[in-house]
Amino acid sequence: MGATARGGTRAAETAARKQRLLAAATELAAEGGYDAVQMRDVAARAEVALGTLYRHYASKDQLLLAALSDQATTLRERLDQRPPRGNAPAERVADVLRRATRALERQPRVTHAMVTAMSVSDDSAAPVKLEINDTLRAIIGDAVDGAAVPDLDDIVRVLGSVWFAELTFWSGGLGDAQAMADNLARAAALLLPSRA
Amino acid sequence: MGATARGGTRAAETAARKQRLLAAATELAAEGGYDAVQMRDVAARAEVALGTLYRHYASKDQLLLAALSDQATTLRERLDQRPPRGNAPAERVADVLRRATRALERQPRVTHAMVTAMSVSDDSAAPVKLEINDTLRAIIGDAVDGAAVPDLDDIVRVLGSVWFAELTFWSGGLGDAQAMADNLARAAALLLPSRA
DNA sequence: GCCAAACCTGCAACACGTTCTAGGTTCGGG
DNA sequence: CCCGAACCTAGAACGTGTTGCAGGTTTGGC
Repeated sequence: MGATARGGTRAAETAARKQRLLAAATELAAEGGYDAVQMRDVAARAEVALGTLYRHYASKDQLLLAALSDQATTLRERLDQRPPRGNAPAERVADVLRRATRALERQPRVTHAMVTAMSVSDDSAAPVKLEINDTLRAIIGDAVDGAAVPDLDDIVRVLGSVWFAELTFWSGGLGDAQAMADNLARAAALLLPSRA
Repeated sequence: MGATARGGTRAAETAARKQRLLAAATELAAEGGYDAVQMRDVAARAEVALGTLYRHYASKDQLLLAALSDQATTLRERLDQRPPRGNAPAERVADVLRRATRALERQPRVTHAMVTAMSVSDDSAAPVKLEINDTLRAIIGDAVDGAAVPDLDDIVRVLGSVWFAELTFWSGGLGDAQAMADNLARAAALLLPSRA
């Protein structure tokens, strides 16, 4: 019996197991990035059999994407609570991207693991990826808020692409966090009005 | 002895072997995408020992990136020969991106394999990746040509990011080629003057 | 109560990237 | 002519993601 999984009902135990699996994956990622997240280790740390891990998450990448999806939602909630600074849309978006990026920099190995999982091309992971994408775009959308800009959707989409590309480059070892932040800010300035 | 490698000098044979390795990788990619490029098969098809493959290319991803680098250079040369249509910079860039994208769509599995390799986070692959990036940006830069636009570098960088992100999404199964082309065209329209 | 379905465990087995070993051949410099 | 360096081959071996198997336990419907 899992010593930790003492929720009353069976269903609650199952949910707790999934939580522990996500936590274990995140911990291992924090310690050594993508490669350190080894399925046998995740299962062991969560005190769960390997087969059970695979019953809940179809692959290593889907496990990491589930963790990322959680984190993205949390990030969005936290950002929503403290509205972005700045009057002009460009400033607000730059502020949000800066804060989000700082949060990611704080855990570079975790970010590395999750960005890697995000870049993997696995068709069966498409739904989770779409969900993550929506969350990230929503974060940007919240910052722009009702700015009176035509083509708003296109702009948000472009900013999302730039964010994704910069994260990929950064976690792939091309360029440092500073460059990433600068490029993001410049992209926002380019696309959005700088004056309220 | 390799039946195919009949260049006179030893050095020429070695170069021929590298060529065959790249060709074999590309062929296998064309047949089944990233997963079908298996190192044992690449070596066998190029009539080369597995160890030799690894002597020349440090990993599967670096092999694919070398092939991609070749292709990108070829693509740039071909695009340079037929200058883009359109008077306004936005039109010309959209035209170039459309043509480049069509070339990639024609070999979706190859593109899939190479985009996957490009997204892999392997620090030792950074140099090749940078080179590829430069080539892609140069392709865009050629199309903009001397357009009188401030922030030209930033714009080209953003367009490169959007291109990369769209390719990643497409080859990851999120969205079709049409959506990719549309998004690219809209990004170009957003960032560049639409009138000469 | 009883059964099928759902879920768990522990463990063996497989596939493919990567590394290593033990030799062979070719080339350029003394 | 001979040596060491560079390069090649065939093949074994290892690590890690993934799958499969042979049981056990829990749950929900009858």
